[in-house]
Amino acid sequence: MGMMVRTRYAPSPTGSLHIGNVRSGLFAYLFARHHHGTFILRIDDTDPERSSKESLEEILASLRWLGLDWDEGPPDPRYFQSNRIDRYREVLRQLLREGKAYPCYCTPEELEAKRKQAEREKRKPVYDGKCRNLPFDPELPLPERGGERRYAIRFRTPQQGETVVDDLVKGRAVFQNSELDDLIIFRSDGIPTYNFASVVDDIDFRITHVVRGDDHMPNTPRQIKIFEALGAKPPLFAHLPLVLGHDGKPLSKRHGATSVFAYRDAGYFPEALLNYLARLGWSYGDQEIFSKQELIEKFDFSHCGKSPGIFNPEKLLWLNFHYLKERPVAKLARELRPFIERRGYRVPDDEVWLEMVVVTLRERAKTLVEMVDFAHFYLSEDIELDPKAASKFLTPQILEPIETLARELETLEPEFETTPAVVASADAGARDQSSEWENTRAAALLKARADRVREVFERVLARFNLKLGQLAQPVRVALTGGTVSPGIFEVIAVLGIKRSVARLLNASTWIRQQLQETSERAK
RNA sequence: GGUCCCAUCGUCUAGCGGUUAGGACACCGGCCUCUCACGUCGGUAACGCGGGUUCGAGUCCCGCUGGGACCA
Repeated sequence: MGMMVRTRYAPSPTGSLHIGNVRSGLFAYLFARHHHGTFILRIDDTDPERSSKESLEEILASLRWLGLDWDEGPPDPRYFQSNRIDRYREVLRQLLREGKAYPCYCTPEELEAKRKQAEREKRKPVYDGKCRNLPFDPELPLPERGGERRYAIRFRTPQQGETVVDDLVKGRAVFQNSELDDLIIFRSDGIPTYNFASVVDDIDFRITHVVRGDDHMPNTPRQIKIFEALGAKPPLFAHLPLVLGHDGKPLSKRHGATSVFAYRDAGYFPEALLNYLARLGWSYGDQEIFSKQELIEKFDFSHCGKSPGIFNPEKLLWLNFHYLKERPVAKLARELRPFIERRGYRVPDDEVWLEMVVVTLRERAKTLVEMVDFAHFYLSEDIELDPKAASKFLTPQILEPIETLARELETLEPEFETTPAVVASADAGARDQSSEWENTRAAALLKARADRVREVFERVLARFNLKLGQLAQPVRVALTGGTVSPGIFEVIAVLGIKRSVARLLNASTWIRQQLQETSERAK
């Protein structure tokens, strides 16, 4: 039996949940799950000015959407740092009494000036320890929020010896304690600093592994000293390299969509985002595709890369496409509905019909948003003929074949309008394997109808001695307005006879108008 | 400036002393084909530089260069 693993993720509710940031949470989650440990969500909301309820809600919703379920955390109030201020003050008092912390009366302005001067003189811009050896009353009032105490509390970092961090990702780093200056652990406005609150929490919640971005690395030895000062054994650390944007700078709003919600709203699947984030900075041989379960089984820190990774939207898109293609059709159709609605289309109530739409589009769209865009000619009657496509393909020569096709298609109408036998039989046959059945019922109906359309096409083709391509493209333009679409038989099968015929006749009218105009111009 | 971290195709990476340096995304080309896709087959493309150690270095050591983080 190994030790009980307890990891935590501690986002600040000061904005959206950022994908670079959530990756640390993901790794903490995977590590905990891998070891059958506990994953804790803690809200780092010590700064009331910057924290917001909306942001908290978005973060929680993002984590739920991603499926990063936590074992301990909100809504339990104990996991909000803002509710633990008394506890921090208590620990702070203890440190003051033991002489391990002291008040510092330097103002931020003074410190800033000193820092600048040190820089000018090419000295280390560290705290000079001015207040370190001043006498003080350990029972002095602590700085308070809204209060006017003009001092902060610093931690007295031991100056002798060295501190070793054996990082699970980065390996061993040795710090000379003489290089460490005294951290502020409690600000003059009564707010405990990250370095302090986080250590107290990690002790109280018995965190065994601290998993976080490597931007926290330089403060780690100082934090270890605080653990030691509090008589606690420091946890193990795993510092993950940062996620950068295409320009090699840390990912930020400047790089476009960076929040989890932005990807959700752009029609990405949580599986894809999770898979992508995991593979960015972690690997398992040549494998690219991982389910959440697989990630949990295979994750470890020894296969985490040490260097920062650049976020690559194309690869995420590819992964999303992968998950889109393998998604059960009925599920896709359900998930597509809100996106249809958001685009302002009437949401179709015929489930099977929407599934047929999805069947024809799912190898042509990489996200749900793209799918809706592509589905315009299915969802709307407002088809605009692309001028270039129309003048190229809707020619006088094709007028008669198109009108003939329209008439011939009408003969199919009776069977297109009835509830197809093929659905009924698929229905009866495989009801139990619902996902299997859901995957095939729309596809079966689509294929049956497309086959009937093909027969009609072949008759028309033979009559006019045309090749399929010569008729398919004009028909495509007539039905969709453009030159790009799913197979033309499928398009008709999905549109149905009435809508298809109407659009064919529209096209023929358009051709006749063109003819008329040219002859008028000739006069 | 100081401290710490990092360095294999454009990008994500495999590699843990002996490999034609592998895979994936992207890109380019062939095939498939009613268009577009999908699929499939193939192609371009990398060990930052310099020293060591070693019979042998992408792999170990040192330096340099270049990135990054923190101090801010």
